[in-house]
Amino acid sequence: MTQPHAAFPVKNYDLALTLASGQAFRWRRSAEGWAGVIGSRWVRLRQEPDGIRAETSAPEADWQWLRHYLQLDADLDGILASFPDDPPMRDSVAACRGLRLLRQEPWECLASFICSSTKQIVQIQQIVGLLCRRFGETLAVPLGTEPAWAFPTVERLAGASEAELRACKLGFRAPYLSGAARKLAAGDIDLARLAERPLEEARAALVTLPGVGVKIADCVLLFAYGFHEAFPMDVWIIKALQQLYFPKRPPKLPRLRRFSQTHFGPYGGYAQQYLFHYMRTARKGR
DNA sequence: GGCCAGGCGCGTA
DNA sequence: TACGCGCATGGC
Repeated sequence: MTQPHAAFPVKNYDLALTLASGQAFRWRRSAEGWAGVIGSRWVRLRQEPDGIRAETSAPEADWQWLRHYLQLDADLDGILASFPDDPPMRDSVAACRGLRLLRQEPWECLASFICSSTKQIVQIQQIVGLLCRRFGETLAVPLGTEPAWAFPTVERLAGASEAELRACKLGFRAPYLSGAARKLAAGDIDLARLAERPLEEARAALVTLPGVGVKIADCVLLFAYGFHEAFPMDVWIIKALQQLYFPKRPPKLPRLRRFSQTHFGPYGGYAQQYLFHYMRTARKGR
């Protein structure tokens, strides 16, 4: 039956951990659950003992879009079993039970991470929120809930001036986001077709965009396209690898890259998210 | 007040 | 290929 709510039985899925782990930036916690936007839909999610309950602003006949976003059919046990069996990885998995990777829309993910460089996660959330409020389409929400906006389209941001973007606190990232949106609007890259290409080709295409280096490209490859071997190397993961795997003589970046590519296996990106979150929370930057 | 934040682009060696 | 630096802005 078509309803504006549904229940999804799922085990070992920590919604709060997943939505607040710095892979997506539009989820807000409230007493009623987690409110956010997926595509052009307002959604509220709530953790329940046997799974996840979802609420939308209008009846839904087919919930596949949400199952896909949350990756409810992912084989987490199999993924965890593929991780290397070493103390840092075991500690990370133990500290982040139920952490999952989402499958985001590529443009929103790309634009969000262009905004992310040398920003803390709370500030990225603020910037993305301002962009949506200023340039996004207003969405229908249930009575009594906060207003919500879709993520701005490529065309809308391509048409925005640098000053308008700076007003959303982008700082020096404003010309990057503007330039990337304009190249995409001009058809330089077809984001919808990158998933069909090998990882290296997709990455090479992404880094031709202004403000997109290997790290941001890898975030998009991992969080939006599901290239699970992509391993974003940010300041936290560098710190994690140096302290957890090479405490006596921390290697520099080139060697850490080679290590990360060979050590963590086919789901290295998944392992990276566990190490990232473990480093940021359980260890509190030690 | 100084340090740092899910980096990138560019100049230099 | 591998550094070092400047770049806005705000949390702690």
